[in-house]
Amino acid sequence: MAKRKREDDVTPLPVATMEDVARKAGVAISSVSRVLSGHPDVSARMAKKVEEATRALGYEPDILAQSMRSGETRTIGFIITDISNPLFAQVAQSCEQELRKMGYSMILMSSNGDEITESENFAVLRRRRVDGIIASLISEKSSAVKSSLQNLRSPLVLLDRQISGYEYGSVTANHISGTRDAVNHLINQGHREIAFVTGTPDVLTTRERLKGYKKAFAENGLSINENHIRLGNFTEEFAERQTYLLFSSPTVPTAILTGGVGATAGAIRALRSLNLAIGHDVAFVAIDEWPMFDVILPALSSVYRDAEMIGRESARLLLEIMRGAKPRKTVIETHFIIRESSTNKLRSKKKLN
Amino acid sequence: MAKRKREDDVTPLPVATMEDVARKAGVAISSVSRVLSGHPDVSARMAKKVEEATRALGYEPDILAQSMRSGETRTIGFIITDISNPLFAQVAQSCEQELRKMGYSMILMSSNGDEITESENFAVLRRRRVDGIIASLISEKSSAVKSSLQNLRSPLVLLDRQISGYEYGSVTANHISGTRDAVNHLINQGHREIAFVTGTPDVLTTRERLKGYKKAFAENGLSINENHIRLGNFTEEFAERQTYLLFSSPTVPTAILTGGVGATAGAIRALRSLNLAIGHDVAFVAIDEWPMFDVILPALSSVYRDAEMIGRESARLLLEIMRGAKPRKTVIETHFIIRESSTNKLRSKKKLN
DNA sequence: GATATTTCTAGAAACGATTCCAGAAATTCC
DNA sequence: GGAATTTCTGGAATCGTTTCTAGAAATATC
Repeated sequence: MAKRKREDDVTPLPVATMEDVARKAGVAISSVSRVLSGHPDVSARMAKKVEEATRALGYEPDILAQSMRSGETRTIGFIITDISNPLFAQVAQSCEQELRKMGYSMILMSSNGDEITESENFAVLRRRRVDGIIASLISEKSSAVKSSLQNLRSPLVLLDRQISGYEYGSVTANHISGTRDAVNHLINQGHREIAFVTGTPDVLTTRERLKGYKKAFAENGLSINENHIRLGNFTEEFAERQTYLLFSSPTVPTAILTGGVGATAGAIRALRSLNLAIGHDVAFVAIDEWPMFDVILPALSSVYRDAEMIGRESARLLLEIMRGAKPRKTVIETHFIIRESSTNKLRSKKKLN
Repeated sequence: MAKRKREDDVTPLPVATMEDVARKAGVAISSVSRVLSGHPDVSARMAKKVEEATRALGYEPDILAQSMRSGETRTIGFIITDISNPLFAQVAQSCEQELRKMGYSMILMSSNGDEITESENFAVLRRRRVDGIIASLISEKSSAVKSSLQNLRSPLVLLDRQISGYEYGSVTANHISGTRDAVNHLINQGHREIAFVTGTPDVLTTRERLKGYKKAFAENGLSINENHIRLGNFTEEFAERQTYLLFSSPTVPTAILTGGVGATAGAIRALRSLNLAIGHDVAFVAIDEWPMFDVILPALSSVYRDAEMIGRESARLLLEIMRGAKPRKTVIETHFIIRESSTNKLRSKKKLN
């Protein structure tokens, strides 16, 4: 009947099934399967017949049917808050590369900062029976996420997030040390009024960066001007607005630290509109790199983390857990890189408004 | 027997199947299916029973089994040359968003500039029975690609590529006009020696950009110095090397045009190492934007194309073809944006070496 | 109330693979 | 050569859906 089907099929390339191979080779379907899956109970004659038929028909096993039977889809879901963030894109890229090596494919879902979309993404992945999920959540506090994770049935690796009540592996950057080094550097350069603009404290990333920031002040016996800390969300708009406010107030900071590529872009934009030159009127350190930070003028000092390593490690960790290992936490180091934006001598304070 | 299975199952959340729902509701499996898929031949009483059982068990249909039956996987493959290119990341993002709206998921595969990986990607997608593919090929000339496409059985949309002997939809940017405008602008600023550094002519993108470049010279009755045209590949390394060579030769160009984000980054790097200031020692126009081109100093003039639109259109076009429409070609406009890097007056020619 | 018509439901086949089980064929041994 | 053992092969069940078919139940018609 597979044959009959084929006759009124109009697609250019009829797909050969295992049954076709079996018929062509004159053997049973089960024998074909055994040959192809390398089962030991196969005679040389049988192997030869089947392999010839397979080649002749250009047969390729249907992953869907295999998944149906085995319960494994060899598919991993990757949920990211925003793929247009180049750092995350790099993470996704190296993760995909690593997964491919192990015979897995990656379904990419970008939540674009929307929690409802994020929940839907988890639901879709669950229905697709993915073997595992790697995710970077928008917020750890959202109740939608909690229930998404509760209903999950596949192993999970979280990127830079901390959630209670659910077992997961995690890959986290050591944001504390990099940020502390950066702020220490600024303090050493004589800065005392250091603005810090970044996203929500509802994610580990922000809380750790904040710890690093405070640690540096504490180590130097300095007190913090809480008004200089602006936590909100990771959009350019938020950072632009806050930077604008900070630098058009009476007590203008002498340096600014931005957390995340969106915040960095927003802050640069605001400083530009205020006509404040980075490195000359205000020292600047960015947390998280853009690919061209080292060549733009002035070159931006930054806290760097290896996106490729993060992607690779998250893939490896997930597969480990899928094979039954106990979920563990991997920490990736961050490195403060000194460039021009924080080392030039500032020119005498500009008169604002 | 599904019941027996459940007993020695140790996963935390046993997955309810349609059979479980049917048993719980006391009806036949087919009736459950009919209720859930909105078939008209369903009594109110039946609907109620099934819906209650569904809710009680938290039942969700298995997409795998549905695919098996229907032949549709509701999955689209997206093959990209390099996802860490922010422009491509944006394309992928908006494409995924559009596909999700239509109930499709996206499998992302980055070829990372490697043709063998690219072929493997096509093979994997074929075996996964994706319903369609959107791809940006590394080269139109490679024989591996030709045979990959030949063996394809799903509809295809190509991004910025032109291939013969295979039917596909395409989304292409109008590179000619944007590039022509850019070069015209440079010529109007008095430039005659305009270097052009970009990738291989084995892709439509490069050939069209070259056409635009030549068109502008022709329109102004100027002849081209072929030595200023450097086509190779899209890596930063290539562009850096070529830019370095161009600007350390006796006949230094006064302006440079770069095609693609990699080329732009490489050229900036080279100019920096030669201590040539963009906008002051050399005019600069980039084709394809980085997200921060407008705020770095000097702001870079560029040829812009709407990545979101490209992603969205490619998704729509593919679905159209999947529904039986004849493949067509969509063209997205490009726009030349004048910024500082090409408008500042150049300072007197620097003495090199 | 018997027949014709309509509405609803259950059973079974199918999608394409894997794997268990039983039995056939080949080999060994006496 | 016949029995016991080993090696190999084919049939059938299974995964979780959808959909076809046939028949039961309900309603309408006379």
